[in-house]
Amino acid sequence: MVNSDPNVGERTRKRVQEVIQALSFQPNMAARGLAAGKTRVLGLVIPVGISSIFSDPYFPLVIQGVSSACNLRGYSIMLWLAEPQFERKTISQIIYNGLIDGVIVLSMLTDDPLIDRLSESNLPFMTIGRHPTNQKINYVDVENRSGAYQGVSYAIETGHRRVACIGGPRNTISGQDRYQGYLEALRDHGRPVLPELIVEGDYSDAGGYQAMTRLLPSKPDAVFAASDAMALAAMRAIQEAGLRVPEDIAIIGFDDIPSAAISKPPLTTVRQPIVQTGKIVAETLIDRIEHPDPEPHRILLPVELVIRASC
Amino acid sequence: MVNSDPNVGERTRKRVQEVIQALSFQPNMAARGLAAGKTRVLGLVIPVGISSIFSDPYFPLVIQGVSSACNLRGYSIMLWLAEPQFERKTISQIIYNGLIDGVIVLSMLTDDPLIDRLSESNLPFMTIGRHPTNQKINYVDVENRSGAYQGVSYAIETGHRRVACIGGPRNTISGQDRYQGYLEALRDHGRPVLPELIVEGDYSDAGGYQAMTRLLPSKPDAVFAASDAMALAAMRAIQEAGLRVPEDIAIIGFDDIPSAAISKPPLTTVRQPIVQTGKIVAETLIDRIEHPDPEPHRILLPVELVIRASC
DNA sequence: TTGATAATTGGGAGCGCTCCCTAAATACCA
DNA sequence: TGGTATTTAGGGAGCGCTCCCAATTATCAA
Repeated sequence: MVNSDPNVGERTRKRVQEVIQALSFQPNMAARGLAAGKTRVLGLVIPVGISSIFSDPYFPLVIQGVSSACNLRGYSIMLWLAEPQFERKTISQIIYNGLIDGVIVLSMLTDDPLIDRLSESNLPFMTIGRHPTNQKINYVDVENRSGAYQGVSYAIETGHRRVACIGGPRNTISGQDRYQGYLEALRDHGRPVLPELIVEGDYSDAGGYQAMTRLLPSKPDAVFAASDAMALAAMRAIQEAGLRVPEDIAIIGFDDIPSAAISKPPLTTVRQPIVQTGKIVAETLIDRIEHPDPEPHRILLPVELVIRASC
Repeated sequence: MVNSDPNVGERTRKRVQEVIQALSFQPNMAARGLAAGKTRVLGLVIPVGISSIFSDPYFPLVIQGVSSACNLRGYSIMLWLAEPQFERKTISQIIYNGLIDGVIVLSMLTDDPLIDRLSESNLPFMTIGRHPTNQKINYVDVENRSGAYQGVSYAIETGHRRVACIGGPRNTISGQDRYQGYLEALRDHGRPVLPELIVEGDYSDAGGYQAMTRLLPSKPDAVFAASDAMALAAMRAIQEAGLRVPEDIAIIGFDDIPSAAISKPPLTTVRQPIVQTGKIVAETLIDRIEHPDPEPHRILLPVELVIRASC
C-alpha cells in the first residue's frame, strides 16, 4: 500500500514511507489509474475556433486558476485546444478514453456540440460560461448581464445620453448576456435603443478599433465595450479622430485586464474575477468527482464596476 | 488487436474495424499506457513564477503550436504551470510517474532546476529556449541575438545616434541574448555603450512604461525594446511626454504581436515565429520519442525585421 | 491462561490492454 | 497429392497498481 490506507499499522506506515523516500519511488499513474478507475486528471477543453480568441488574456488566466486549484488538490491537467476540425472525432474519442476523471469546458458558443455529447455521457463535467438552454448543466459564470447593466447605468447616470455598445460576438453566451445588460440598463433609465449606436465586435483589439470607427459618425457621447481589449482599441480610435476621452466620448470596458489600469486615461471597466473563475470551476468539479452529487451546481461570480477616468 | 497490427489478415482487420465502429469502442488509454509503456502524452511545463508572464500573449501562442502538432500526431498534452513553490516536489514527482512519454519545458530562466533533474533522467525532453551552458540539451529557440542585432542596426542605419535599450529580465536567457545583440550592433557600428541608455524591463506593459519614463531624461533618439508589450508601453510614455514617434524618438520592438500592427504609429519590430516554435518543438520531441536518437537537436528559428512606421 | 474479538498484514485476483509465442490455416512448389 | 514455407489467428503472460479477503498477530476480558 503506497497510499495511506486507513487500516495499516502506524509502525508499518512509517517504514513504508521511509522506503519510499529512500528509493524516491514514484507510483506509476497509468497503472494506478487502471486499477483504481480514477486518474486524478482533469481535462480542460478550450475552443480555438474563433481566431482571435487565444490572444485574449482571458484564457491564460483561466488556465492559471484551474491549474492552481488542481495543484492544491493533487490533480493534473490535460489540455485540449479544440480546433474546429477535430471536434467531431478526436475530442469525443479523447474524452471517453479513461485517462480523465472529469472535464472542464470553456464554453463560449451558444451551441457547442461537445456539451451535448458530454451530457449524454456519465463523465463529470462543468462548463465555464452558463448554458443558454440546458438547465441540468453545471457551470461557473460571472454576472455578465448585471455587470454590463452596472456599467451602462453608470454611463447614463453620469449624464451621457447617447451610450453606444460595442458588443461581443452574437454567437457567444457572454456576448449575448452583456448585450442584454446594455439593453436593460437603457430601458430602466427610459432611454431609447438606437440601432446606429450598436455594433457587434469580436472581443479583439482590431475588432474594437474597427467597430469604433463605424460608430464615430453616429456621434455617441459614451461607449460600452464588451471587452477591455475592444474598449482600449476604441479609445485609440477616438483619440486618433481628434476627440477626447472622457470629455467628448466616455468609455466603459469589461474585464479589467492589466493594461486597463495604465491606459491614458485609465479605463473605467467592469472587473470580472477570471483566475477565480478557473479556481472555482476546478474545485467544484473535483468535489463532484470525489463526492458524486446529482444536485446541479450553478455558480455566478460577482463582478465589480471599477471607476477610473475614462467615464 | 485494436491497432493496425502489420501481420493480421485483411479480412480480419476489416471486421475488427467494423465492430469498433458499431460499438463505438474506445480503447482505455491508461491500460494501453501500462501495457505498452507509452502513453502518447506529452508534458508541457510552463513556469509562472514571474508574475506578469502569463498575461503575455507569448504563452498561449506557444501552447497553440504545441497543441496543433500534437493533434496532428495523435498526442495529448498534459499541462503544468510550475508555480515556484511546487517545483521541488510536485514537478519531479509528476514527471516520473509514467503518464508521459516526453516533456517540453518552456525555459525562460538561466538556472532552472527542473532542467538539471530532467537531464539526469532518461525521459525525452526538449526546451523552448536554449540552455546557456549544457550543450547536450535539445532545444528550439529563435535567433534572439541576431534579431536584436538587426533591429538595433536598423535604428542606427536610419540615422539614430542615441539608441536606448529596454532589456528583458537579466535572469532570462532571451533577455540576455537580446541584450547581447544590442551590444554587438552598437559595437559593430562604432557606437559607445552608454549606461544611462540601458534599462532592465520585465517584458510587461507596465514595466515598459516605467522603463521609458526613466529613460526619457537621458534623451535617446531611438529605443529598442526587448518585447512588443514594452515597446508599445514605451510609445505611450513618449507620446504622453509630448514627444513624437518616430520623429523625436523611434521605437523598435520584438515579437510582432497582433497589436503591434495597429498601434499608432504601427510598430517596427522583430518578428519571431511563436506558434511555429511550439509546433517544431513538439514535432521534434515526438520524433525523438518514436525514433530514439542520441544526436543533439538544437534548432534556431529565424526572425525577421518588420519595418513599419515607428522607426 | 484461554478464548473471543479486534487490529493488522500478506496474498491473489483483476483492471484492459500489448506483446510474444505457438498452433492452425493457407499458399506454394515439386 | 504430399510436403515445406509462409501467413494468420488465438492464447497466455504481464505491465504496476488497487481492492478485497483470508490469515496472522495483537488485545483484552473472564
